[in-house]
Amino acid sequence: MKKPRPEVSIREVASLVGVSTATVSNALRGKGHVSQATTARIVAAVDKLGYVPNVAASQLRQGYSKVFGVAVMNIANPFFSEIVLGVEEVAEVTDYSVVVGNSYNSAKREANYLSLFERHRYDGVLLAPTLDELPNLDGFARRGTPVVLIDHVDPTGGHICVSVDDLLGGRLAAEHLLAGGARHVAFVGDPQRLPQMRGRCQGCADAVTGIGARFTVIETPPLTVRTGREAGHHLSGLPLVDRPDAVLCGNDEGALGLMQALIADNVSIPDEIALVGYDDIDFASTAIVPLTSLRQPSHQMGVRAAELLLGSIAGEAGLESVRFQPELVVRRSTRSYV
Amino acid sequence: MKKPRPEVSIREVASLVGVSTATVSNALRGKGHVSQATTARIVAAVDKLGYVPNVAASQLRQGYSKVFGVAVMNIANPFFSEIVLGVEEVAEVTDYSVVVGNSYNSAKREANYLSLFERHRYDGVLLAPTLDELPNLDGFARRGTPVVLIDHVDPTGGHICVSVDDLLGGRLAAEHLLAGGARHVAFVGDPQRLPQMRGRCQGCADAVTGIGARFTVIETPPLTVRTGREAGHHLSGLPLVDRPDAVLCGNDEGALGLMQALIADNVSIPDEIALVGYDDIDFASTAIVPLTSLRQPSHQMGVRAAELLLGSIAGEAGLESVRFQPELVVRRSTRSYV
DNA sequence: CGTTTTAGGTAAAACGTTTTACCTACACCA
DNA sequence: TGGTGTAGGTAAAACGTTTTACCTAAAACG
Repeated sequence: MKKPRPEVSIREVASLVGVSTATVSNALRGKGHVSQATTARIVAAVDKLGYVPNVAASQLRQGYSKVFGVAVMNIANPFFSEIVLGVEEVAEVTDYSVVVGNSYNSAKREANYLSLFERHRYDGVLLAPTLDELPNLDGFARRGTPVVLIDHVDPTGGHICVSVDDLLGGRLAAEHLLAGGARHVAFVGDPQRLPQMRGRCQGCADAVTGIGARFTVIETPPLTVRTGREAGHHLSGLPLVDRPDAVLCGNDEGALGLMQALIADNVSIPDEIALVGYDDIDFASTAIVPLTSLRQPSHQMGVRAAELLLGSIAGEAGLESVRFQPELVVRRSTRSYV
Repeated sequence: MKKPRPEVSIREVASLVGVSTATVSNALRGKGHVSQATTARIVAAVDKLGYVPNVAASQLRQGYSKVFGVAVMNIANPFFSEIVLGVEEVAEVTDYSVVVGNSYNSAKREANYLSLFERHRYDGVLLAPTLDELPNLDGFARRGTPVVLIDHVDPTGGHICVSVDDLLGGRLAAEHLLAGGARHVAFVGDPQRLPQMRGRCQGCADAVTGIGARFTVIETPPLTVRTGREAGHHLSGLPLVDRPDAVLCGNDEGALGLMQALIADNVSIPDEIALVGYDDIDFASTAIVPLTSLRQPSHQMGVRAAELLLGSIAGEAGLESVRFQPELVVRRSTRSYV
């Protein structure tokens, strides 16, 4: 497999203009001393020949790529896509490029992307880990490539992290529900596998049991519209004495599915069961019963993560992990509670 | 800005094992003649040193990158994320890597990503163009880099395309509505800017006017939950004589917003206004009134596009554009029409 | 037995950039 | 006048791979 066509390289430009390749390189990047006249002739030649610099070569020589990689577990999730948008925003003004890898909840895909980033020697890596354990980041550490973790806390403190306080989120939801009179709160989600869910569940549990109310967990791995719906049918089928009067769902998709099932089964929201979702996706406000939810500052998280990464690339010291706070957005699904 | 640490290169591996770099290269890629014993010692050394090949260097030498780039307008849209998933599936088995660029509906961002792909000399490009006109693909053409367009038809036939028949989609929806007794059909969306919307609108218009029924277009640039909602309020405020009895929305988000507004305004769906969406996203089936929608074979489109691209990279001739057909999924929002 | 193949390996060139170390000519300054 | 910058430029080395063109020894072949 040979190269199909010879590249139009900096050499062609140089010889067309009648200067050395060094001069072309300098002119195009505004370094060194190149006269206005020569520069003009060079850009003309570049245009004419359609020369596009080969980053493989320049990266090889320079030792850095001006690219950073972002690996997230599910870009279709608005939480992550909003983060990526924030990242790209700061990348743009610092003229870095962003390459995003989407692991679709698969640890293997995640590993593939990290390996891609490593082989390509990107200058920095943003990672929202799929599962609890961190993937192997040794290669980056050894090579001194900065890594910032998103939506994850590193217990060892070895990495800079940008996260949201899930405990607080769970607590806010629980306190809101309890204030409205709830006596039996259920958490629906996947706390076994996902650390974020675990935090939300724990925060909720603490607040609920702290006040002496009843707390139940309904495991739905993974939490989707479908499994949320199943959980809803399960709830409505429960004998009244065992049926929770309030539910916190680990994400909005699950909450919407659950809502649909409850309504189909003639369980009124919020009167019989009050419902809180998580993430405040667009559809939360457009649901049958507009959904109370916890909003995470995803855009801001992306911005901050990128800034930390850039700082780290620039060799700044003393960069600290940051933890954001979720915000409760009250809507009709708990409105009678206000 | 120097390289912070010296790379552990193939040379270190070679000298640790006591062979030449050529032998290491051959061993790691299974080419040439390398004895079992030496190979074993080489992989041991690779492990020990944590050697990771530098693709910038290998790409420079080999002239190809084993990567292709995908630029889509909005990866948060399930239609596109499903396409990308299909692409990654075929990439994986052919051991190509996929880099996706998300233009977030911005032509400028799209151009940035295409430029990134070009500078990085990726082996192929999949592009779902943001707007009607194609961005500048000259660089790829000149360099002989294959390009396959997704969800777009190239009138000049100069590019291979993988698209869906939007005219048919519009027609299917219209025929379904007319068969149910609709006499005045409105299309809600953004046909001015988006070619896909234009096709859906046109197909709908043809079928509706063809039968002598009334047809209206309501422009909502862009079509989102919010603008759909506004369109809904607009409709319900119309004097009955001017109010459509059936609506085709250019996407499901808009349809769901519109649905919410109609219900808030006490317009019954489907009795007073029947509603059809487009894309069949997850939320279509979980809506207040489950939404009739048109499903596009997005996953399959991604697979096919990737296969065509690989074929093109391999130099196969006679590759043909392919056009898929949408499928009408009937639910309650038009159920009385069945 | 002599000849060819093959297994196993090497040194050095090549890929397209950027950078270093150097040059020349001219302006400026004392 | 001589010295010092400096503007404008160059040739060649360097980055880390892969590939080409070789080499030697042993095996296979007639």
